[in-house]
Amino acid sequence: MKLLAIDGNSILNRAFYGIKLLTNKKGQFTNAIFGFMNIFLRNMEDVKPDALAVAFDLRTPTFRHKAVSYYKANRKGMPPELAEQLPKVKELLNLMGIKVVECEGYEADDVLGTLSKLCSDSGNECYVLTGDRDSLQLIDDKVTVILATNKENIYYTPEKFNEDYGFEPVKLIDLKALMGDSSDNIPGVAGIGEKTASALIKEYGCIETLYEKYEESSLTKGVKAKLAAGADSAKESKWLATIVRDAPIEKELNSYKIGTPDNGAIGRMLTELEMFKLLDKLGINAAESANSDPDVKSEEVAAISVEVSDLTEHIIGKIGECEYLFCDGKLSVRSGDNVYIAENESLILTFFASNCDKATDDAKAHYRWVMARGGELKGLRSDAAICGYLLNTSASDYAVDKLCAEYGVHYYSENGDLAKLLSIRGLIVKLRSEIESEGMTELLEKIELPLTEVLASMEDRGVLIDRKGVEDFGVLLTEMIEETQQLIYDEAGHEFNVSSPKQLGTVLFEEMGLPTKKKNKSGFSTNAEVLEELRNYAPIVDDVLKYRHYTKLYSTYVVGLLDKIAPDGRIHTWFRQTETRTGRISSTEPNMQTIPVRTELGAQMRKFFTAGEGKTLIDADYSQIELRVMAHLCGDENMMEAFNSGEDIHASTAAQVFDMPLFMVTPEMRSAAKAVNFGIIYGIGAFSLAKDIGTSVAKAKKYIADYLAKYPKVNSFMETTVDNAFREGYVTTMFGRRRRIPELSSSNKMLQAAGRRIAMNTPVQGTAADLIKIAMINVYNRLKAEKLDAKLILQVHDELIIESDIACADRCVELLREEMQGVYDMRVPLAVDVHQGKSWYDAKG
DNA sequence: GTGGTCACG
DNA sequence: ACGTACGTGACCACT
Repeated sequence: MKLLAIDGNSILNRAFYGIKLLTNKKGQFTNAIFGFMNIFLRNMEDVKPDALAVAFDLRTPTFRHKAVSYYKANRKGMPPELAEQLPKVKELLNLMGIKVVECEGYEADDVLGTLSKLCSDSGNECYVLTGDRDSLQLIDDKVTVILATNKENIYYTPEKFNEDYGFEPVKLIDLKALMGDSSDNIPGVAGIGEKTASALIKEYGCIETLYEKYEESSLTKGVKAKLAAGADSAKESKWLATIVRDAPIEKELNSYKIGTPDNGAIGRMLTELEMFKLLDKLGINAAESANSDPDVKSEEVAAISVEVSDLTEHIIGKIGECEYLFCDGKLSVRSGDNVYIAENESLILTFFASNCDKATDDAKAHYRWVMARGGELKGLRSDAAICGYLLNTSASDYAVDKLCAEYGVHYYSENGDLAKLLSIRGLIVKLRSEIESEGMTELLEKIELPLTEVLASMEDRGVLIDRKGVEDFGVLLTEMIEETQQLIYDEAGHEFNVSSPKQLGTVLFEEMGLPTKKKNKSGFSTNAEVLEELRNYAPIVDDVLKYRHYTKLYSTYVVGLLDKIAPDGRIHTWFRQTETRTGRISSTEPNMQTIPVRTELGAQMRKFFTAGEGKTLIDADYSQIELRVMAHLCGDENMMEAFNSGEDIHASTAAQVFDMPLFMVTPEMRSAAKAVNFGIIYGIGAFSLAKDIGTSVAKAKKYIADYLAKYPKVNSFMETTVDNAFREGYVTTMFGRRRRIPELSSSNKMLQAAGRRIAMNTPVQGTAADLIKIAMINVYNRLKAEKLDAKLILQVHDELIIESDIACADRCVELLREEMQGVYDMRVPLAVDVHQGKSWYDAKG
């Protein structure tokens, strides 16, 4: 028989500290459970045991085996985020038919010690899984310890142990008796560290022999004196370091065989914890187990019997409302309890163009499909993914089966291929009612759903690229890169991969001896901020910065963009509407929201984004929209006045903070004030502000204090927002968009501070996102209504770009300005800069 | 797959 | 004592 014995506490701890905090939407912490299960399942596969025991510490004040109050006394108690996960892991293991072993007065490693001895004595194989090196003392011919480190599992057999330590496993106890272990409060012998202890054990084997012979030995006087002074402590320490091997637990190995799992209950539990990957791994269907909840009545979970028939024009004419799915040219429609299918393109176009009310799960793709064929999609009333997003902006995706499981909606997996279609109605009813009760119906109907069509149209139109221009720019960059690379090799004295931060670090910090500034997980940082500080030390630094700049432009923008040019000569980015926590949209393949502009060389890229023949690009961007949103939201008179009088806001801030008339503000003061303004939007911190403007933390603190004194309502707005966020667990934008902030309930101060900044930033960034979305919809509708030969093609957070026929460009400029400025009646004006030109570079003004 | 780096608002 | 501003996506090296 093969037994796998697991140190539950040790593995759970590793999992907790190794994975960033995760929560489900109720705010329950889940990272340790998730990590534990992953480690557990991986080792189950590797070891394939016949029997299994997971041991946990159980210590009570009334019965103490060892001197518990002092043993491990200095270990900090479990943080609450971990403590709340402990019972859930035990429950989960029980449901899986796995024995959880706890023994009053004993720790998990004592249980492992007992179990492993049991195996060893009876000639059975034992694998001990733990993250704690202490347990290596248990190794023998029958007992292998699997040490789970952050990177890998190390299998410790007696041979492997001997290789690493140079003595037998059981002597690890003697090693500890000498060197001690501060984390376990084992004192050891004062003054004896790991090296000396290890040498002594290799020489003498155990402390008993050592203490018999050391006085006569050739050890130094100093060591002898230390040993003499620490003799009692060494004996005491040996006792403390010895893992118990006869704890009073179940001794019949057969009783540790794995029982029958309760898949329904496991499914429900993992669904509640939102661990869908784990469900997959265990081969449990999330939706099915939600259905198997005994509380749900049987008629509700019955399969629907549906007639599937071909869709016809006649049927389309009679549909009032329906749910549909459309994928790979196949359409399926559910109306009432009838299901229709169609693969004929013109019929599908007829369906999309019909006026019936439609609900689906990925409408943008469908808009794209009809637009590519010159058709129309009308009557869209709901999109499950978008509903899911509004209810929780932090999920990783919004697939129908997952949403069903999450919101307790029956997923008709009994109905095979039709499951998704049949389930979507109930899902949408549920999601919409949640949205209604959270006050987001208008956000859904007036903003998000109409926006889907706008984004589809923007993707569909795309932006024209001057391919030749990009290619030539690439050739130029290649030459510059080669030249710079050669300079770097010359200065380093040899060739290496400049793109490897590791190799670069070796060259700069070890070979050339430049001072290090900042550390990261893998060594010393070589990022731009660090290199900037090292510029004066050696010319290589400047060349590396240039190299980075050129290669970034080349690989991400030249190669990356050329790769994405469609046969029509245009780039059709994907705008993602359910991606960001704040309500912004994002852009991928390629990301059109990060096209270079800040350096002159980089900005050249924008010359290759052009208007077609007889057309022009019109670019309009909001100036300081987030600060204006802040002024509106908090209603601070001073801040509103600055905007209402049309002042340069950063200069005006400087005048306030430095307490002087506007005309005396220097460029340096304006620039510092600008940094403070950004800081305010991001959720200010003195340290980062100081770093940003290159001043002392004390001065930064004073800037912030002066700022908040001059704009008192900014201060009170921030405080109220954070207070509310603590109370409610979420923040909202002006248009009711929500973002949950589980970080606020963390006991980790860093995380909680991050939560506060999120709470301060999200209403501002999110409201700005809401505003530009509304403007986009209005612009789109007006371009259509006024039949202008012009289309929105890009959005970059506070900037919209239209490709317009030259003939109507002036009207478009006016229209854009009107719709963006007038998007919503605010307490301060929204300023918009508009320019036009043949390329994006020219249209930026 | 993760981490480092850097492009943008 | 520790790490440090909000929100993204792409590419490279390395495991």
